[in-house]
Amino acid sequence: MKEAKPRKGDAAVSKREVKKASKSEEKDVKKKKQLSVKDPKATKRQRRKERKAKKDPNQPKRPPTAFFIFLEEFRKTYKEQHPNVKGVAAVGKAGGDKWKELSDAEKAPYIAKASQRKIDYDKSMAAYKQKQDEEEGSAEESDKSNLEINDDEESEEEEEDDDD
DNA sequence: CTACTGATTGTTTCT
DNA sequence: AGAAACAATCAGTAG
Repeated sequence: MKEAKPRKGDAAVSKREVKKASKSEEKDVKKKKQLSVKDPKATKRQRRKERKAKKDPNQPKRPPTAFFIFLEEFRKTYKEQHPNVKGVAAVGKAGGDKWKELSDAEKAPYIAKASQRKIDYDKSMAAYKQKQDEEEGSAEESDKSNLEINDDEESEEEEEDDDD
């Protein structure tokens, strides 16, 4: 699908514009505690493409949650037991099911790691934000146009695009 | 070739 | 306060 490759001539990358049709999907959410947005089969979560269009390569991605950390390990084990499995969904389901079985004590180490990961993320975010402030401040200092702030920091790889 | 899709739950962030 | 978005993964799929 990808309507346009955000590689060289990407302007806004409006590939699939997140469909916000989920607003009225969960009408009876109150009943299901965690089943709030789990039904968007029609919309799914096809909105991640925007992040590629993100012009900030330094923006730290979200730290993996306890579940994800557990999944990382679980995936490895799962693949060993099911080397034939090729879909991510299988592991996802299996992992989710197993996760529910874990007790708080067992999840504790994962949560602890997640917390640590979040701290790191916090630092990265702080640095990232700080950098933005610097750019903003510097740009503002100039009495020229305030727009043109982004120019990148270290080296914005100019993806020349492979012309095969 | 390149980006999206599926499936899981938890954190994040906006409103 | 709650809902939508997004985090990794891997092979398949579509354009």
